[in-house]
Amino acid sequence: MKVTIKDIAREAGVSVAAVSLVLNQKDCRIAEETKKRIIEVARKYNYTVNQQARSLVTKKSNVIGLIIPDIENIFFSSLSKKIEEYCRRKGYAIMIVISDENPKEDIELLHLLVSRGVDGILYTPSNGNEQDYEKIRKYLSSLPIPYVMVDRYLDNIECNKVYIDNINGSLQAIEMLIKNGHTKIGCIGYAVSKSVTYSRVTGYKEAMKQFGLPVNEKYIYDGQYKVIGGYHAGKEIVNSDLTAVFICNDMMTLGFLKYLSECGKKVPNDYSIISYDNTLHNFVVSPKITTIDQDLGELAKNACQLLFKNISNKNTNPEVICLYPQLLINESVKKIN
Amino acid sequence: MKVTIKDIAREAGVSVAAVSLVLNQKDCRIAEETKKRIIEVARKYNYTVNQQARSLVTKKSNVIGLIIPDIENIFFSSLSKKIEEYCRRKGYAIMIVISDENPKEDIELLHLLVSRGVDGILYTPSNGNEQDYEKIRKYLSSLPIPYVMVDRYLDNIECNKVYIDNINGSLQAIEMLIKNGHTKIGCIGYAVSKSVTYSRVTGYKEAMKQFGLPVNEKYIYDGQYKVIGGYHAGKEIVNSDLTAVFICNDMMTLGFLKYLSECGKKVPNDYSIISYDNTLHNFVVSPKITTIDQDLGELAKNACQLLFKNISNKNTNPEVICLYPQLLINESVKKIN
DNA sequence: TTGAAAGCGCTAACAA
DNA sequence: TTGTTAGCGCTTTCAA
Repeated sequence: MKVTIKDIAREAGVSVAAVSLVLNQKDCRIAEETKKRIIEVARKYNYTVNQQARSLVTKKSNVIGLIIPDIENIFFSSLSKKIEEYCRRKGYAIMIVISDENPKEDIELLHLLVSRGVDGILYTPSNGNEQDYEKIRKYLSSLPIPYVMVDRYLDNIECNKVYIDNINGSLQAIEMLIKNGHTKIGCIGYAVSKSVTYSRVTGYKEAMKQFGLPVNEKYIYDGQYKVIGGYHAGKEIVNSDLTAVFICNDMMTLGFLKYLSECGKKVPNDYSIISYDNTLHNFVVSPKITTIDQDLGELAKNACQLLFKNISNKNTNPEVICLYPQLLINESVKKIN
Repeated sequence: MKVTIKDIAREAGVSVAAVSLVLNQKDCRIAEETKKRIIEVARKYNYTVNQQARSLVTKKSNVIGLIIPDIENIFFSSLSKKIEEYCRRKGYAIMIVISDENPKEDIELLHLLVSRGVDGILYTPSNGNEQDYEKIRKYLSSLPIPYVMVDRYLDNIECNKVYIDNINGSLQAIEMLIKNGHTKIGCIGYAVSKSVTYSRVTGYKEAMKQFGLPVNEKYIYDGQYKVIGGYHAGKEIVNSDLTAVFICNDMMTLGFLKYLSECGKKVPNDYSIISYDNTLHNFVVSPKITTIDQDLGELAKNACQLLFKNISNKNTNPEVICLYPQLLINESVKKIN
């Protein structure tokens, strides 16, 4: 049986109020001696506060909810870790739920978290269609607690958003390749990405245009964000006249590298590449891949701070925070001509 | 402002008791009409039960705590996903905390979860030394709620444990290699593993002995469970007379394969290998690696079931459930002689 | 069929 | 300096 404040009070011969004050460090008005006695008894019985009871009166649970589409994806597991870390340091626990990229689940999960009494929600929407999104928007509009969209976000809804600019990342990558003399630059991306307007592929196209290079659809390969997709794209690329490839995530880069190594081609000698996500150091020994790095710590921190701000001050206006990724120069781009 | 049962009651012109009964489907005694009215009002105001208040009276939060050492590790993120899935289906939410392999944190996290009112805890202990473990044991012995150790466990403590037998996995791997004519079998492992007695390296040694083969320490390489470690081990192995290598996790296998490919060696032609964890399909296209597969779904399910059992019946005796991994035969082992 | 009321463990305002 | 008490939102028992 868990021991309560009442038990402590009885044992120490004081009132529950005194115990509460002491154990919450609001002991300014309690005699040093009483205080000691209370603390001693509490320790003796291994007392732990019942947060639920506390929340009931303080209207704060100090728990924040986290909705993640795919925890097996290293991007999200790293992000979750940073979020958990940051929150815990600030006295918040996190409740994680996983939507499995199923937008139908999103609403249920939001509901679940609200009913669990979380103080706020960090929400990465699942990929879905406009119909799904419309339902989610509707639900969100009457959410009784603050929330922040993290990394991904829905359009046409005014709310707190924190994300990293993909367009900008692509731009930096293409710029780097062009600076190194490349003009025949391909792209391995993800065709069916829903938020296509903001996708990395879009950034590739825009960048090409911006630098006055033609955008040739046949040089845009759909790698489905998977290893095998990069591998297959490799097959086509070795038969093209491309000198450089911008690969929109690390998994596809792995596949691409695999294919190249099988036909004896080398990076950067035969192909210059730039990848995206900077998780490859976990998997690839060499060559070190030039890549777009996203600072997940910053993403997590900004999202949490924004949420905390909204929790402590209910009437703040929605904010949109856009972070910029960074080009990490390594050895996978060769200067030509 | 969140709407409460009281608001609903007032609006519907009934008592809070009636509302509670109806919304909890215990409406056997409530007139059909009243019931309808209540439900309608509840829906209109988007009512969500306050779990905390409910928990206070029912003594059940329907939340279970999960202590994970490293969520960025694909093993644990997959496991967490399975656990979350299973729990949610059973009406439990999960609160995840991350110990970051710091055993000093373990106790604090246990404490945190208890104070948050979780009904039980799934706990994977951090790697540490005996001194750390002793403190944890002491703390656990007075934990007021049930818990289950998952995947890893502490010795010398009688408690619920669910894990997958590493020794057995190693045995299966070595047996397979021997069956295919190999006798010069090396091992890339993790030397400083704390629970060394139960480690995969130990299994390797035992298996070798069991099959009457010599255990030569110089054929046991410390790869630190990292890609780079496997890569370095590769350097030494190509100068040895080994024909087969048992590699104790997938990261090291990646490194080993990388090194081999750099010096033009092939699997399984030059070396037969068996890996451990079966996550490589995410990263390697070919050859398909023969590997020891661990059924994380089963691990999760068994752990959850055991915990639930202990939650609903406080006086069950501690149980130890040992699952067996499975050899997944692919293309990385060649028959010789 | 319904309502009143107690009480879960805690905090905080007020009283002593 | 300390204690009494109301009440957070809910469930549940008992009475009507």
